[in-house]
Order: sequence, then structure tokens, then C-alpha cells
Amino acid sequence: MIKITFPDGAIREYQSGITGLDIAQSISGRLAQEVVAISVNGDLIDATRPIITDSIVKLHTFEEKEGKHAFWHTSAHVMAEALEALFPGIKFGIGPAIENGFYYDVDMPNDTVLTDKDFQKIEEKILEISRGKHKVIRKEVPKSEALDFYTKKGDEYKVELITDLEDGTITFYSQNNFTDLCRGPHIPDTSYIKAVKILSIAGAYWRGDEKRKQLTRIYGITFPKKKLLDEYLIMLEEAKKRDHRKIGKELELFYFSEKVGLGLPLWLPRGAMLRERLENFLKKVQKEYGYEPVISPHIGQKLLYVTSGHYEKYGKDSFQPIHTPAEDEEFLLKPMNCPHHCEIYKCKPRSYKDLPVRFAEFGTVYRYEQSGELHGLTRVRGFTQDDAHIFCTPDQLKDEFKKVIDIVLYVFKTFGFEGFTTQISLRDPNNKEKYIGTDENWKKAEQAIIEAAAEKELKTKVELGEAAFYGPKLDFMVKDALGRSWQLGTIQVDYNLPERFELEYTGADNQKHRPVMIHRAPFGSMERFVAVLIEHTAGKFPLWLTPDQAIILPISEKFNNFAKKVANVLNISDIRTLIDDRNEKIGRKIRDAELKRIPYMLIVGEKEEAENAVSVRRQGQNDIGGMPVDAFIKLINEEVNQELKK
RNA sequence: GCCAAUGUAGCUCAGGGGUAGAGCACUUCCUUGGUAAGGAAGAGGUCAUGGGUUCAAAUCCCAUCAUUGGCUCCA
Repeated sequence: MIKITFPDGAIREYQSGITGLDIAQSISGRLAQEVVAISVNGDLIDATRPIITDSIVKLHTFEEKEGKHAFWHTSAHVMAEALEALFPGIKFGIGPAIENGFYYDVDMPNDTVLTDKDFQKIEEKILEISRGKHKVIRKEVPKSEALDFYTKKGDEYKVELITDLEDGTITFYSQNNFTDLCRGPHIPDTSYIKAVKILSIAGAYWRGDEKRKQLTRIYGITFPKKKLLDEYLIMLEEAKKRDHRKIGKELELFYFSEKVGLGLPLWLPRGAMLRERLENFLKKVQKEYGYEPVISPHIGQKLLYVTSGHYEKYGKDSFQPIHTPAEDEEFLLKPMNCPHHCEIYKCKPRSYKDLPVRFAEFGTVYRYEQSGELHGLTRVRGFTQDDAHIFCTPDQLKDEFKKVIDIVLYVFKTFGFEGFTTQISLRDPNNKEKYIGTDENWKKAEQAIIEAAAEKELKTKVELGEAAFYGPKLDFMVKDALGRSWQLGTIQVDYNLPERFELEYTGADNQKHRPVMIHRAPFGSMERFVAVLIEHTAGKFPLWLTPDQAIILPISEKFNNFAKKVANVLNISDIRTLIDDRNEKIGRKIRDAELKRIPYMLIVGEKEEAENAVSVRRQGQNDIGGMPVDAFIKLINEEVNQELKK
């Protein structure tokens, strides 16, 4: 007999060799139907594998991440079998489970091109295989046998994968007529898969290497219940409705013109006003934190970026230098604000008594992004960073870093990004050539970030090799209303630019010292932040920020004059107010205002005119009653104050 | 940059070798209506661009450009 400990601490005894499924069965028949994988002493394994020693066991259903992973991994295998049946001669790369579903990279036979017209027959074939209730069988194989299997099959991708594996660790999983190299774990049999959707196809380089062959990547998702698939598809529809490109067009916030150039957004009046409000919001916060505004031009001498190291690192992948006509001097479009700010620091001698100095600028920068990478406002070629650079003494670094964290947290709170995560990006210790700067400085910088984050009690994930080339960083990722993750704010420590620009301050000892620099952008860029905010709010911006706060809807044209009077009063009181004086019925005006996501609709007719009042309707709600104009102004002001409260 | 799909009116889209279509938006007229679409008429398009095939191309073929979904990249 062996002892099995459950997550709640309960211990039960079972025969040695019992499986996860048997354990589930001993608890309830229903559970046994739902368990798709188990963890034994922290290792995720098949629910059908025997357990032979005392163990801590956790049962996973599709509800859990681990269960989904096994479920989708098996689904990838089933899809592979379906593809092999439909397209004989197809070769397989890798086919993992991902956050939402799975994919398989395949090499289509004879250059067949797969299109979305093939999706349905693939789905049908997958369901046909699933219904067969084929057991998923695990088999450990020696490396020689594994190589032999795929060499005979003619699948060079799998052969390459196996060549890199160590003998003795190789396992195959089979279901029905299909065998795949796989670490597992997998669900017990194929019948768990009840609903499937092939989502999209895309090209993907073999092993992520653009020099190697491009395979076809097929994305799909499966569920143990049809209902779950339907819900997922509804969620996808919802995400599409929130797409910032769509809402940006509907609300006339920004526009892309082919003539202006790809990736170069044009901010329309309502978008520009919104952005201006965002900038003012941050300027106010920054002023409180002791930042000073600076302004730098959009181009700079090539030498500036040679000094900073950006030219060496990115020169080839940037917009190419601009030459002056007479002298043939070279200028670069500004890809970063920091070199300019370093020169501002150098404009006069600095004393330790002056530090820290904090230069802030909404600086527009230009970066050459590959054409295929451009995407709405989230990936553009010209964008404005809410940039600032803090120059401080090494002793001040941690405190300054913590103050920046405070600003970022305040920003996130104000905009309702509750579920953010943070990532500390450090240098890859095995690949130091990728970075500039001394080991000692890197060590100090990394240490400061780790400590500051810990002292601010941030839950961080540490990633090696993700640092910027000049220093480590702390990034903030927010999840929007649909749970998608976006990187926004960033804080980076930099010992290298002060070195390269030979920045100095005079210490209390009357000696020259080198300051440390912090780069930081709480929004990241105005473009990306607005995009994420649109998707997060579905275009229903907070009242203080939204382009139009109120719209007056006269019942008929007879009340247009009164409407103008009210609008005038409100606009004078800094409430951004429109009038809908079209020759339309009130129902129509309400509908259009709702679709424009204007927070307050003020209906005025005979009764309101007599009482100098408005009848108030909140967007997304119904009539919330009438009130005097003064009372409405108070209501708005209170709501705005509430939104901006610290 | 690479792979694939797409490109028809301001927007969303249907159509398809032989008069260019719908809904919304727009203009004018009627209507003056109390909480999510009042009615009528009108205007609006070199069917992305350039070539080719054809008696005839928006439709078929090729190239280019752009958009979308991925891949690679991301200071």
C-alpha cells in the first residue's frame, strides 16, 4: 500500500500502481470523468500512469491551467492525425498547447497551400477521430529507435528534434493510427474532445529561425463541452468589437493615411484632445514628484547616437541618416530621447546638491519597424513616449526607483488596470556580448531593481536575457477587460549612458563622480496607452478623459435655443458639451449618443425649459431623473474629482 | 522582411466575363415627436494601382501597393 496526500492535506491509502484516474474514481465517478491529468510531487503526468510510491497528488480537470494544457496538447496530436489523413505526406514540426488552444507547425506535401476553406474538413476529421475514443498510449523509446521511426517516415523535422534529445528521455505518445514524439502529459483518451475550432493559419519559421524553411502554423482550440466553445467564440467576437482600430474609427480618434505613410498615425481632433488630457494628467503628477519639463528636437547629429551606442546597435535597422545639402552632414531621426537629455544634463556643472534631476518630455521618436509588424496604434513607426530621465547618485538610485514605481501604480489605479503583472528583465549571463557596460555596473543596477520591487511588494517574474542592451528593466504588463496582456510602463536603470556621455557631478568630497540614470515611461507611449485604454474600456472612457462629456438632446427644434443656452453654461463651467439639434425624434438622438459613448445625455423639452433644468440619462443606464443645471454641474465635478482621487 | 488571406460608395458588406448593388452615414423635403433607429426623394464608385488574356475584365492571370492574421524583430 502507498500513501497519497491530497492538496487539502487529506491522506488516503491505495494499492501501489494505482493511477490518477483510479484515485479520482474512488472519490467520485463524476470527478473521474473530468480528470485529464495529474501532478505527482509537483510533476505533471498522465492520469493513466501508475503511482508506485508515497506521493502528493493533485488531480487536474479542464478547469485548471494544467488540465487545459494536457487537453490542448492531445488536441494538437489529434489534429496532426487528422491532417495526416487529409494530406498524406505532410511533415510535422512542433505542436504545443498555448494559452488559448494549440497549434501545429507543418510542412505541407508538394507545396499544397492550406486555406481557411480547409478548416471545416479538418474540424470534422478531428471530431471523427475523437469520437473513436482512442486511448492515448505512452511509450518510452531508445533514441536509436526514435530516430529510426522518423527516418523511415521521412520526417526530417522530428529527426532533428530527436537528435538534440538525450537518450533515455524520449517518449512517444500514440492514439489510433498516429504516433508523435512528445514529453506529455496527455488526456486518457480522445473522446474528451467534444468541440473543435480551427482558428487561423500563419507562416512560422522552423525553430523560429528566419533563415530556415517557413512552415505552416495551424491554430486551433478544443473544449470538453460544446457550450464552452460557443462561449469562447462569443468572447472572441467581443474582443473584435473592442478592437481599438475599430473604435478609434467609430469615435474619430485617429486615422492612418497611405499618403502620409504606414505606421504614422494622424490624431484627429477628438483623439488629440483626449491625448492632451492624458498628457496634462501626467504632467501634473510629475510636477508633484519634482520633474522638470524639457523639449528636444526631432533629429540629432549622427554623432549623438554614435556616442550613445544606439547607432552601432540599431543603425542598420533604423531610418537612414538625413544629409544636409551643402555640408553633407548626417542627422538621424530621433529614435530615443535619452541622448538629448544627457546633453541637457551636461549644459552646466552639477553638484551632488542638485541631484536628483528629473527631465521629462513627451518626446516623439521614430523607429523603423518592419512593415509586417505594424498594427494599429500599438505598433507604429512614429510615436510619443511619456519619457523622463532621472540623474541621481548611486545612493539615491533605489529611492528614486521606488518613487517611479509609485507613479506607475497611481497611473494604473486611476485607469482601472487592476490585474497588472510586473517583469524584471535581467541580462543573459551566458551571452554578455549582447550588452554594453561593465559587469560591476550591471550587477549594481540589477540589484537595485530587485530590491526596489521587493520593497514595493510587487509580485515579479524574473526573465533572463530580456534586458535592454544598456541596462536591466522593470516592465509593467496590464490585462485588459478580456484578460489579454499588454506591456505598458517601463522603468530602466542605466549606468552606461552616463559613462558614454561622460556625465559628472561634484560630490561632497569635491571629487567628480558619475551619476546613474533611470529611464522611465509610465504609459510607455501615448499611442499604445490610448490603444490599450480603448480596448480596456471599450471606448467608454472615464468622465474626466472622454472627448465629449455631455450632449444636450432637445425634444424638438422648438427647444434648440434653450439647449444652446444650457450648452453655453456647461461649456463655460468646463464641461465638454455638444448639442444634437438635428430634426430627429428623441429616441433617435438617444440611440446615436449611446453609440458615441457620450457619458451624459441631457434631454430638454417644455418642462425643463420652464424649470431651467435638464433631464439626465447616463450612458448605458436609463433615465436618472431631472435636476437643475447647477446641480448637474456639481454632479459632473464630483464624479471627475472621485475619478482622479489618489 | 517572410507566409497566407483580403482590397467594391464615407462606414459595414453582397455580387461577379456583357446597364455597379444593399444597409447605415450624407443632402433636400415632409414631420415637431418625451428616453436606443419617423417618412419620402436625391446625391455618391476608374470595383486598390499597373500590366496581360478576351470581341468584351470590377470579375480570369501576373506584378505592385495597402490592410488583416501569424513568424522574425522591438532602443
